[in-house]
Amino acid sequence: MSERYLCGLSVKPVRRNVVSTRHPVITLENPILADAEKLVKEALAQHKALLLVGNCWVEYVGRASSKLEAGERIVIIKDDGSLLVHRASGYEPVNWQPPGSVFQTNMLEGALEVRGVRHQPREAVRVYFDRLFLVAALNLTDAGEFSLYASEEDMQRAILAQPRLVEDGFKPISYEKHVEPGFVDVYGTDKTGRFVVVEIKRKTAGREAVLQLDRYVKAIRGTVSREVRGVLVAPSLAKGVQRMLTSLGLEYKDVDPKKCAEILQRTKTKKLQEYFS
Amino acid sequence: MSERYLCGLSVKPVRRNVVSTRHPVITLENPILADAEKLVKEALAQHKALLLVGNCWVEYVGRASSKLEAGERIVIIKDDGSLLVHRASGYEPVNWQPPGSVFQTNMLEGALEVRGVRHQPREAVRVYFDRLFLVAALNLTDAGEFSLYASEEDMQRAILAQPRLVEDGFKPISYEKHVEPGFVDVYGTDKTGRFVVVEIKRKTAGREAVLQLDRYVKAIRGTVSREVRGVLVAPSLAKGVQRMLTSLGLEYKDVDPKKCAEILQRTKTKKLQEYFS
DNA sequence: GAGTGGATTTCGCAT
DNA sequence: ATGCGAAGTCCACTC
Repeated sequence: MSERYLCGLSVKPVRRNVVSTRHPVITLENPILADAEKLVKEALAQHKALLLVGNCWVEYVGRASSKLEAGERIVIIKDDGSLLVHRASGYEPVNWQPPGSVFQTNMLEGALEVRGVRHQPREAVRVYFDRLFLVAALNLTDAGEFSLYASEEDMQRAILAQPRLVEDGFKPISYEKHVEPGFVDVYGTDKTGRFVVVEIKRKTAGREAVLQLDRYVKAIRGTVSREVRGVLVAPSLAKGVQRMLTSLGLEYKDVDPKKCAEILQRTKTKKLQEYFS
Repeated sequence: MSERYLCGLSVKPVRRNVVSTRHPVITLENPILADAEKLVKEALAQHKALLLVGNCWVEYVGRASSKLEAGERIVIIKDDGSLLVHRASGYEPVNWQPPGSVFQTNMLEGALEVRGVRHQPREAVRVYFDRLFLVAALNLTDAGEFSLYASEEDMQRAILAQPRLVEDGFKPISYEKHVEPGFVDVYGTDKTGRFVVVEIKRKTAGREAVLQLDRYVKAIRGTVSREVRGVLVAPSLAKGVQRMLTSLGLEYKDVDPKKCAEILQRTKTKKLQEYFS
């Protein structure tokens, strides 16, 4: 560790945009609380992200209330005003504050308090550190695009691009059709002119998916004179769901979300609305 | 702490948490990739937690697939085999791997690859770093207990699930009943058929809770011919509030939010409206 | 091990 | 703002 960062204040401005010389990270190792607070205050003022590793306890009051006894954890405060308290184990943060929170620090007797507050709903989290192992102020540049494939929307788009995924002769009329209980994923007609309600699930479809489909079919039957079929599209069915479908007069079509993602790569990908413009 | 005996041997307890001498964090600032890999490998082998800050890109294949273009991010690998990739903004990780994943590293041409794999379901994430600003191996001690206290809505649900929390024979009619000054938390009848207005407070009830309840009771008395009682439900009363209640002809029932939380855990939790469908 | 429902869910999109 | 549904949801609990 280099000494010049110890106070976190006397840092020479760094030449930017030169990758090899950028130093977007200012760190303090095992700082005394007062030094830590300086760097934290500075980072908060500059809307930098912050990384704090140390012994802390946490109180939260808002939608619920919680108390976390002392322990060594990782705390992240991001530049959008979100806060995460992570323990050494577990995917989820044990405490957090959503984006848009406002933070301030306080030096107490033997502890550094970091408080985050947001309104709508009103909620506040207080983190108290009595020992810090690592404090880092981060100036992160991140314009990288994130793309996700094989989501439910991909399946929906694939079905619009290639309707025979549902069945031969299927012709989509609309997507996200609004009916009383909610929105029909895909709505169309079969080769004999009957209406078809398609409910899509990207993973094993359970009882709930069937009930949803059933509600849509029944709702539409009440508004049209033609026959209405219901087709559940999913990669697999939970146990007992096939029987449920049969007894309700509904159908199932096996469709793999990954295959849908491939179809979208081959056929030029469109936005949903472009299929009906 | 007393001495403990293991296999007939006397084992002196080790003094832990001697704050001034513990150094649970090993950090590298702006390391070359090879040095970073060494520390990462070491930390993974020892099941320490890891903190990596640097420029990276990410690929995920599993339940879905995703690609994240290059950018500067925070990566956490925890001792239970979970991984988080956090951008500078946002509550959620942009990429992650659930607990139980197995990690390994690879030095590629100009990049350090960290790969995490888990089975059931099979999924893998690959993070490639070409520049690291900070690497920290963490040996965190965290035995702190986390407790979540019930929200007011939890108490409301608990009362609907178990009306005798208010009193024997209490029968809820509605919740959030709209009356002139606002919404009655729970509204019902007692065993003799009188109406009961219940006002819930999650913590010590003060003057304003009583005034609120009083307004509701008076408002409803003006609209019904039956007798109307008012019951304040809370874990405790502020000073002088009992006298205030008495003088207004209102009642108090002590209810512990924690007990409500337990009830909701035992009886299957429902949404509020499901108690009246 | 799968199914079910809740979450301080978060997030995005529509009204 | 509000409301609804998806999510690589995660998580705990039940069967």
